[in-house]
Amino acid sequence: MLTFTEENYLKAIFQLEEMDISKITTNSISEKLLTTPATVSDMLQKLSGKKLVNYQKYYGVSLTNSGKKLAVNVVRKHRLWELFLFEKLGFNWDEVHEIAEQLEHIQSEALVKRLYEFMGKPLKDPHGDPIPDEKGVFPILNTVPLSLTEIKKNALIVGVTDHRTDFLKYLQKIGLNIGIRLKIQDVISYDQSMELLIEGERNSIHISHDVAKNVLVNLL
Amino acid sequence: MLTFTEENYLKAIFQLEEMDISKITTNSISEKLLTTPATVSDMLQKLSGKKLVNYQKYYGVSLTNSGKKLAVNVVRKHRLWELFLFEKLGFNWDEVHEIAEQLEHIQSEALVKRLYEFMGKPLKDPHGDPIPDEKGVFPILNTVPLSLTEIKKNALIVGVTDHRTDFLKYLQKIGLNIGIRLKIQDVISYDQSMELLIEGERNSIHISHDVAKNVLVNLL
DNA sequence: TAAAAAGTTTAGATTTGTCTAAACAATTTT
DNA sequence: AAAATTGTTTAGACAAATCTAAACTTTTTA
Repeated sequence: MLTFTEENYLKAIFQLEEMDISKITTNSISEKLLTTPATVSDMLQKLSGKKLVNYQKYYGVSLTNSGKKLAVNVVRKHRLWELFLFEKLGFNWDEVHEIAEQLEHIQSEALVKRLYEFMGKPLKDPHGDPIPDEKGVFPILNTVPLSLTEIKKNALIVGVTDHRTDFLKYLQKIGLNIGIRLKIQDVISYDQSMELLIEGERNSIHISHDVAKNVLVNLL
Repeated sequence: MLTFTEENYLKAIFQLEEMDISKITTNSISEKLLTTPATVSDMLQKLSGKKLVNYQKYYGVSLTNSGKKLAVNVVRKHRLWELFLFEKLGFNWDEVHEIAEQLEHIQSEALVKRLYEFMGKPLKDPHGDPIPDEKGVFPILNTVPLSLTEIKKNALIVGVTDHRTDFLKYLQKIGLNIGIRLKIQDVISYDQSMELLIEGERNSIHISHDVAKNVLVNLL
């Protein structure tokens, strides 16, 4: 049985691994978890002792198979709870993350199983992130960053890759919610910013490349 | 902000106070929380320092107003979650307690508010225990222990005062679930055991006084 | 390639919650 | 009311998670 903190470290390492970073460093983990590098060093040695991570002093860290299994389970619970909060309790897009950070640590196989069924074995959470199944397999959602779409194409917003409240609030403000259909009207070659026309709207909106990179769409 | 452990101490003291025990002792708390008297002594001094309990060395403990408010909130969350697990996720009567022990510590005013509304502002949990409202006020449910009912009367089972799995499993086995109507056919004066006829059944069942004391009914 | 900078680990503390063993206080028994 | 028992507290220790400061390693720069 792991402590909350250990689970959080495994999750953080998993998420850093997911971002295709060549080397996961002590510093990057400490930044993510808002702690000091010294604390991370200690913890990595502890997790290494439990065979949950492969760790070589000064040379970064990676999850072992059993570490990954545990990390995926935490991610699964997090996303399931986020969806529950959003869909059943009516929370906003940007409010669910913080509460799910607590709920993800509740220990009960039976609870996760029943919650998964209660939510109808869902494929993705309110941010469009895939929810793994009982076996830890992630569904494949054919998503593309909005920044990689071409002019004149139509797209459906299905998710984001930045989950921070500020960003989500901004998207909401300019009308880029999940489920919205839009047409790419123009891509400014100078700064790769984009002109978008939201379906049913008169006026197009303008977003920076940074924003476009963090919005996921399905091409229509 | 309290730790899980501090919340558990406040809840335990609240529950002991509810049982009309004249003096709440270090030992009684240590038994309830499966810890040692020494640990309880330490914690009582800490809680006393935070003005959550009134504590006199060697002379027992009681909750202050602010301690009581916090304890009631934990109880409220526990019972709300139990009801959610039972009613929405389909857990059994006897499975919900353990999971709710974890869920009761999730910190989010907004979550409790929405859960309360999602469950339809309920008055009682799956064991028939009253759920306090937002202000901490407990609804009055006119319940009586089955042991105090008289021969020939009809009663509706609405709750229990012993929440242990063994007891709940036994009740289930003999058919005494919440919602069941029954008639008291006889009370054996020798040991105060009871003969009950469950509505719709042919044969009466026999229960001990100890069991009858822990079953709550409404008289019909 | 040597010096400087950046990154990481170790050492030594601190807090929280727990324990056992010893000391102490209150209650019960004889 | 003195002795025995029961109940409670204190003292000292430990594990977990954290910190700061110092030491050490690796990488970058000049």
